[in-house]
Amino acid sequence: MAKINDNGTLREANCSEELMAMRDSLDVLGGKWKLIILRFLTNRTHQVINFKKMQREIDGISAKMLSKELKELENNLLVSRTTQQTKPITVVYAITEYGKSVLPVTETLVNWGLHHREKIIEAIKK
Amino acid sequence: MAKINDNGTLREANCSEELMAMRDSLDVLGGKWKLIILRFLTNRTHQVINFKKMQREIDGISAKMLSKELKELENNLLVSRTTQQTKPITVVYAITEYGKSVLPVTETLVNWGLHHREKIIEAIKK
DNA sequence: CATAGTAGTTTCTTATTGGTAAGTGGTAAC
DNA sequence: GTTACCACTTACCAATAAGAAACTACTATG
Repeated sequence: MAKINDNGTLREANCSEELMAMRDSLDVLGGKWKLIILRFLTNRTHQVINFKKMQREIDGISAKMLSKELKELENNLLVSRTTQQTKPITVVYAITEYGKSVLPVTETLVNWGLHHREKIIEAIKK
Repeated sequence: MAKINDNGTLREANCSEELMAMRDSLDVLGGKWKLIILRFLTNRTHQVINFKKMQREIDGISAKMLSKELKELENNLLVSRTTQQTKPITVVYAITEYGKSVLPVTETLVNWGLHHREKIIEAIKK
């Protein structure tokens, strides 16, 4: 009882494409910190965020990881990096317009996480 | 220019909760295969899916990984496992009702992946 | 001239992930 | 009685991810 697409092909024929698209997403956004960093920067678009500030406010991240993840996000045009010639040199990180396109992903993950926590608490009560 | 919540607290005060919720999600759904498996099973709710079928149709997954990931998904009540006393024993895997709550997550990831691929192709053309 | 702050990098080490390949135990066909 | 299929499991190994701590280089303050 396979569903049929508009063009007459079986829906299954497209499933691998869906899975491939998801793998593409996970290649770029996967790992322990990338989505956390993107969400953090999305929440702070109205603030000036530099390296130390992120390291202090994202719980548990090390300088090495932050540096590495920011580089990769920058390479994928999701985050911008701007060096400012201030007295002690500062570097401002911000989410790009393209980076904002990831918002629906972090949004669903935040919602699911909250939902899941409730489910767990409920399960413990019983 | 921090935004103010209904209760008068700064929006930032809630950000770490958001990040924690996301971490909860990533703990349960993170890794190379879990979301792929959930998406696969969501796409095949109308079919009977057993172990070998999944291994054949999810490109690149090994028996070890599939076994391990299915166990973890089962422990989190996202996937059901039903042994059938057929001639050669078969085991049917299916997504649970709770597992279906992950659909918005995989949906946004599929969409973003397709979007991203277009962006990459566009970038290469130029 | 010691301390502290910015922005990382480097080194070393451990933990986790993931892959290959072989093995187990059962049924059934040829 | 050998091959094949199902559903895994186990052992072994390599690669990657991740963390801790120290270090570089520069500026500024006391």
